[in-house]
Amino acid sequence: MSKCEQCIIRQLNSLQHLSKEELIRMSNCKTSKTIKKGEAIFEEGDRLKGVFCIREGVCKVSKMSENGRNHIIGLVTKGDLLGERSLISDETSNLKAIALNDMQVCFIPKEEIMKDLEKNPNFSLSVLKDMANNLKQADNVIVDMAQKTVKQRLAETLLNLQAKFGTNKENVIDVYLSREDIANIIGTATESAIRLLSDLKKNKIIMFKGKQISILNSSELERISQGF
Amino acid sequence: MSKCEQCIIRQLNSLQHLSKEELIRMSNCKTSKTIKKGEAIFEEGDRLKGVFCIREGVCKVSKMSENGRNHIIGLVTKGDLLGERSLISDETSNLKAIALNDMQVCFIPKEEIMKDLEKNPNFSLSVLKDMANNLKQADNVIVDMAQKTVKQRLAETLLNLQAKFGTNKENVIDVYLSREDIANIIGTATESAIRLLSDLKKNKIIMFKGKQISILNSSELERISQGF
DNA sequence: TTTAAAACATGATATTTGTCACAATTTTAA
DNA sequence: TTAAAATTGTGACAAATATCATGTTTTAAA
Repeated sequence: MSKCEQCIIRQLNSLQHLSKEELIRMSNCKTSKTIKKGEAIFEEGDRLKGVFCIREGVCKVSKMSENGRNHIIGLVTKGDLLGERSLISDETSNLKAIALNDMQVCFIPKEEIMKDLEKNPNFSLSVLKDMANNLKQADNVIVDMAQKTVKQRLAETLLNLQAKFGTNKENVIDVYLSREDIANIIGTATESAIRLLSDLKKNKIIMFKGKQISILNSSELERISQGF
Repeated sequence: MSKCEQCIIRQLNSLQHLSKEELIRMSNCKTSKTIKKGEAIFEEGDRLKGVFCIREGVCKVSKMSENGRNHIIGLVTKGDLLGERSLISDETSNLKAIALNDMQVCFIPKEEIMKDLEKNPNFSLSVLKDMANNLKQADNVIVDMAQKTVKQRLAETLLNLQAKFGTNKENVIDVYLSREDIANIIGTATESAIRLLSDLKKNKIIMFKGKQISILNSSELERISQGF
């Protein structure tokens, strides 16, 4: 099993602020897991016993609405931590995490993380900063959901996906989502998402073949997301 | 000027975890401010030099959308802290705070708070828990905004207002908001909010005279918010 | 490879919501 | 106190979006 103190993934998140000794201790109590495409890392209502550090793959983090539809709150990928919040607030998870492709994750037990949070102010301040940023981000999403049209949100989501996941050499956005998943990110009916994607294609603003989506005209997409 | 170590407001937020010495130090560097109805505590883009502890009054915390409309993210009232997030992430504020009535707030300089965050793990863990809760709450709002109809959101907002502010002896919800503010909380046009409020009144689910709103049938309101 | 299931797509239609116009009422300030 | 401004309220209509029905294509499993 690989060692935390040598792991490069750690450089991508708050764990980079841990000392060498703390990392060695962590390495000794962590476990590695493989999660297959479609499987859950955890479900709504689960009591998490630790946090997950994503080494490989992507998962969708979602929540059931009172209307019985699923809403995707975020996509979590290499280098991200998953589950800190339920751990810190000491409640069962309000979210569900499903792998979009095969994943490699490390599991770090709760006690280990909590010990570090209490003993290492650099670490806890980093987690705090992270949460402050997430909260700011969440505010933006709330305003977008409340004020933007479905078309605007779709345009913005496509830009966000490209910014987060980048593109391959054929200019295809490096994450494959079903139309339903896209609809569940922007909060609309699958049919509406499909229709609007087709519109964008017809107007040569994007191109797609199945789940492979490319942005052809990002400045126009930007304009659309701002309501023009 | 009153002393932090004797202040009962502090018991309502994370400041309760500070030691007596920390509170005395804080008391010596804090300043008290009066903010009149309609005035801003801070604006979007301001660089905050500290946090505000609300002693009296209510303010709305809002953000401009790209569409040019204002969206109210939250209402902040007695006992709440305001501004910790911008402080922690060390960025200019993404939010604006406007007093809904005359307010009394204490201002605690940034250096003081940051010192306590680094030195007192109990305090920083409490702030962390607070943020984790806010983030969970934000997730719920995102899903509501994305999936619920305007009518559902209005019903839920009325219930939330009553839960947060309570009622006076005449059963009137103890916060006065304009129709426009209500519309800006649920993310709809003012006219739509007015129409739906009138509907609820016609069906004897609520009652109102101007800004004084009473809930007559909260179980029905609950049903509506859940989509029936 | 064949077949069933899932995902994608599109049309028709109903519902929700926004926009504009304007009137009535309330609040604010001179 | 009175005039101006802001807020509240309502109707008519347009635009956005959801829903339902149905067909096609793609994917996965036997």
